[in-house]
Amino acid sequence: MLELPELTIGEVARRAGVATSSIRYYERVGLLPEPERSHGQRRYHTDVLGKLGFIGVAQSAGFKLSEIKELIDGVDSSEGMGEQIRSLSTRKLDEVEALLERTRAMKGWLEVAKECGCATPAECALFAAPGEEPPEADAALRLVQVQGSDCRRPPPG
Amino acid sequence: MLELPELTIGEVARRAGVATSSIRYYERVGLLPEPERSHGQRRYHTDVLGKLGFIGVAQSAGFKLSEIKELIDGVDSSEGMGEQIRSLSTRKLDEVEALLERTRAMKGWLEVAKECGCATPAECALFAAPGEEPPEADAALRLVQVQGSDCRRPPPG
DNA sequence: ATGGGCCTTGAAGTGGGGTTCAAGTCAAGG
DNA sequence: CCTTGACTTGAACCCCACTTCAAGGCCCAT
Repeated sequence: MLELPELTIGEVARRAGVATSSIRYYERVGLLPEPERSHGQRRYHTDVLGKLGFIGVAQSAGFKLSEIKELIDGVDSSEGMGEQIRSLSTRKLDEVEALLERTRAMKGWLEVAKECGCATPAECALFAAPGEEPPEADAALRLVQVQGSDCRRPPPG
Repeated sequence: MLELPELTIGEVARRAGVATSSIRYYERVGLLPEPERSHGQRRYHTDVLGKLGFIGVAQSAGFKLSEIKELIDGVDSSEGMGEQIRSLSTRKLDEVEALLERTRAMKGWLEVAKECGCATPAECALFAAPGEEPPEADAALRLVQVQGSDCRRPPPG
C-alpha cells in the first residue's frame, strides 16, 4: 500500500503552486518532515500536496507559520487534532473578527476617499484623528483652509 | 495665530498612543516633517496629532507607510490631495476587497474548525487541499484513517 | 565527454515596520 | 552639587516569510 515517493521538489512546487525555496524553508522550520531522498534529492509522496494546501489555507486564514506548526504538531501527535485546533481556532477567531471589522472600516474609508473632492486634509472628514471632530478647533497649523467640509464633494471632472 | 510648539515627543507619543521610537522612525522615513527644536529636543504643534491619527487610520486601511507618504506628499504639495488620493484609493480598494473576501473565508474556516470533531486531517474537509475532494483517493500516507468525514461532528465534551 | 536541467547546501539579502541600546545632553528639584 | 527624568543620536537588532546566490553534484541525451 505504500507507494514509492515519486515527486521531486520541483514537481511538488509546480503542483502545489509554491516555490521550491518555500518548501525547503518549511522543512527547515519544521512545518514539513524531512522527506526521503534518492541520490541526495528530496522525493515526496503526493500527500505532501495536501499538507501544503493546508498550510496555504491556514496562512490565508491568518495563522503564522509558527501557529500552523503548533497545529500540525498537535495533529500528528497523540491527541489527534482535538483540543489543539479548536482552542487555537477560537483564539484566532477573535483576531480575525477584529481584522474583518478593520477591513470593512477601511473599505468604507476608501470608498469615501475615492469620491472625495476636498482640497485639503483640514476640511476633510477622512483626515480627522479619531476622537477629534472633523474641522474646526485647533485649525491653527493645519494646511490652508478652504471652505466646505464634507467628503461628499464630488471630484472635479 | 501661530502658537508656539509645545509638545515634547513623549507627550505626543502618549496623546497619540504611539511609541516615541515610532515617531522618530516616521520622521526618518519622511512621513513626518522635522519639527522645530528647543535645546535640541523636538517640539511639536498639536497638529501632529492629527497627522499621526491619519497615519494610523491609513495604516489600518492597509496602506503601507510608503503609500501614506505618497498621499501626504501629494496633499502637501501643489495639487491638494485631488487626483492623488482618489487614484491611490481606487487602486487600494481592489486590494482591500480581496482582503475582505479572504478574511470572510478565513472566518468561516475558523468557525468550522472551532466546532470540528474530526480526529485526523484525512477525514476532515478543513484540510482538503484546494481542488482536492475531501477524503478518499491518495489516502496512502495520510494519517491513520478513522471513519466519519465531516467537520460537523461535534467536539467531544 | 559535454551540455542541459534539475537538484544540493549554507549564508546572506530583502522588505516592512519598527524596537533597543549605549553614550551623551539638558533643565529642574532637593 | 548631584540626581532624576526626559530627551538626543546612530547603529544594531528583531520578527516574519521568504528569495537569492555561489559553488557544486547527479543523471540523461546527444
